[in-house]
Amino acid sequence: MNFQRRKQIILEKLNIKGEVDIKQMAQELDISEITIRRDLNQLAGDGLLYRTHGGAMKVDPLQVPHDFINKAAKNVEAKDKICRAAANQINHGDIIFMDCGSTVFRLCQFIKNKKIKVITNSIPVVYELHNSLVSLNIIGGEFDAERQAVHGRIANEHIARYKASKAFLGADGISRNGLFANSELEADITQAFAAHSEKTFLLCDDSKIGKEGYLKFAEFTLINAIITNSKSDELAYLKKQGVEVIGV
Amino acid sequence: MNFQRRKQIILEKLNIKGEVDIKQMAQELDISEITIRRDLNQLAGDGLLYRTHGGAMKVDPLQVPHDFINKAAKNVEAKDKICRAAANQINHGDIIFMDCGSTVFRLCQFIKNKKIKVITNSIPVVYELHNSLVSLNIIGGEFDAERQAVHGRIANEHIARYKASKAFLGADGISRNGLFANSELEADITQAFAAHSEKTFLLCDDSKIGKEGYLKFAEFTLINAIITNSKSDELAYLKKQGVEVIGV
DNA sequence: TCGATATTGATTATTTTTGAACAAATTAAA
DNA sequence: TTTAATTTGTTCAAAAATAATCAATATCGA
Repeated sequence: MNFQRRKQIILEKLNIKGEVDIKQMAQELDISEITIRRDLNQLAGDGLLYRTHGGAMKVDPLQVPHDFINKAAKNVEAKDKICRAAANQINHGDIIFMDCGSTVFRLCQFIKNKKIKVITNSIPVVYELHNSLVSLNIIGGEFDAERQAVHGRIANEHIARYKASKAFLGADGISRNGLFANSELEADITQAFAAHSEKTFLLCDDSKIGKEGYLKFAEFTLINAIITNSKSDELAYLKKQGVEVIGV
Repeated sequence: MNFQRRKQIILEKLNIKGEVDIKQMAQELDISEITIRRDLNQLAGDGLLYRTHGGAMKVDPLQVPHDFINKAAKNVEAKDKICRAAANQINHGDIIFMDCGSTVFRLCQFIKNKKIKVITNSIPVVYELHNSLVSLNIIGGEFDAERQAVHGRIANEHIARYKASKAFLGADGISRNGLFANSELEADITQAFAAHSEKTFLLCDDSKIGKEGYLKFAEFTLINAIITNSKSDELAYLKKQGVEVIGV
């Protein structure tokens, strides 16, 4: 049993189980513990794994930034229901826009096995989908650390080069008076996404329906459908005005 | 039993079993161990197998060629020295291009505290710098999972919108005959970077100097400076031709 | 046939790999 | 916090594999 073979076995096991134990590994391969330890140290030096006391852990080069996960973690059950419904709207071969909202981010887990093309300005979405079946197109431009996403004029022009079949977007609020955003950057890119997709879905939980925020940037007719867990009366109005409402 | 015949047998066995053992092989073919060893070394030199202690393993064409982590981890000490020297070339307020090479990636750790703007097509670079003092500009376009980076026409056009003060790039090889790349995608984007920066630095360890790879994509005059740990004679020639050589 | 070249094998020195022993460092438990 | 157990790094030694050198054999072209 040479080093290369052991290296293969170790990395394979790491990939499957996420971690390995020196004692256990030594027994399995019928080889001394110190040899395994040396192997792990070498692999760790090569950046192929993280060394721990008594073993090693898998290294994932592209981990989702923690601050983003935390934000996305609010209202999880509602958001997951919404995203599952959104995923149902996506078909094989679709080209979809995804923006940098926390709800939209959670959509990733439901579309990893779909053969579609995703065009996005959200780096966490890129991380989440970067080794999935999804083909990715990244929107270029200035990176906004706060939103973990790309915004600005260049980004808008990038979007304008494409035509997507569907767009899945977030917003800070929606009411009969229009769509609301927290910043001009988000407003601009949302408009660009909507303008260049055939059908625009707004993903928002009940806290956003009827809410009117800092900046009104468009009429509610900008979007074609709302996917939400809300039962608000405002929805009935929007529905009457021609907006498709998909409840979850 | 001549070499050709043994080569056939060895490669066939590798294909079936995945690995061969010198002792075992010598016995089977009734031939001395050193001959088998010589055979394996020659085949390894041709890239037909991986040499191990006491034998050889099959090369997996799907693995390795661009596996980012694997590459980034090779020759770490040399690369870190090169990157430290590269970081010394960067001043407050600079606007720099960084490509998706494994050496360039290691530059990140040395520039996190600099107030500069980085324009890059490499997602690992984005991840590494996303909460640092560095202001990021992400190059848009189709994401290539193998290289963890964005390439293609759209990316090139994106680059053309900017003018950087310095570009830090990698290459698969450089010699008096020109610059060499592993793929057209990499070649194109390297040229775009170089064309739109005032000064272009090539970061490469000694394994790349004098090497001529798969695709020649430009004359060596495309770059202005080389940062390397190599002492090769080829460097003296490049220096005489006007390329700045920064040794580490 | 002869000589030049390439291939193979034997021998020896060097390097690499592996394991054992023990002190130092780290983690877990009291 | 102190103590006990575990893990780790270091040093050394044995075994295995390798490279280097040289001699023997085979192959090829003239």
